[in-house]
Amino acid sequence: MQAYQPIDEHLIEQVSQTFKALSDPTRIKILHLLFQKECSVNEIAEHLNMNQSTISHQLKYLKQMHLVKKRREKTMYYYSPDDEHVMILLEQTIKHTKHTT
Amino acid sequence: MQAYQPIDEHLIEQVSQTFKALSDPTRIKILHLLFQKECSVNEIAEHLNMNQSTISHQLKYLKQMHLVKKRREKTMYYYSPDDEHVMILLEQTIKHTKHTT
DNA sequence: ATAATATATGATCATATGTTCATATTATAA
DNA sequence: TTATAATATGAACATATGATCATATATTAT
Repeated sequence: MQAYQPIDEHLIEQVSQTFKALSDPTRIKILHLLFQKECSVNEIAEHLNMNQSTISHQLKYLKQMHLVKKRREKTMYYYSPDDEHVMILLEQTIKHTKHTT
Repeated sequence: MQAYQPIDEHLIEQVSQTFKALSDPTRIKILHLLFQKECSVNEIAEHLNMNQSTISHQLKYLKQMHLVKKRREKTMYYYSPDDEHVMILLEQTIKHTKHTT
């Protein structure tokens, strides 16, 4: 008889949410871009060649997850990463995947 | 004018698939359990108090992603982790989340 | 051979997710 | 104050996802 670590449902839920945030190609592209350079919404949309609306929706999602933050400058909002651990997780995985396949 | 790293669609797709595998509570529980101990399908189902069918489906998913492997013993299949990097990613994030919130 | 046990699989269904369109909001510039 | 620019938002839609049910498959024991 072995004692397993009991499952903390709330913890598992949080962990899954973190990974879910990183499970979409658009969000990965956004985060990876912001990792390189703070960007406005339009800059992101142009760089990724995607709808401004799509980017806004995903930024809202990332903001609610506290993965990005924004600052205003004139009429623009500049977004940047706001969770170091998650960014490390992402960049680490990109690097590892690149050197594996 | 800054030169950004060009986006490798295929790479991003692979990375997102890895995170997607880790974005579901049931799969996290399965992997976390297998991290502690090699288990048969029924052992997993009983431990997690879930349907055998549900577990089988998720194990198939994880197997196709090369995140778990199985070995036969009599009528049973024993599953265990098969991707060290992904397991490190998971355990690291569980640990970090635990100590953060 | 047959029954029992363990696992796999296909279909179905409800819900979640991501994108787009149209439009609202907000701040600056003229 | 009005026009413009940048961003946010809500509704709608198509697709993806995860669980369940019923049943198939495969191996062992009798």
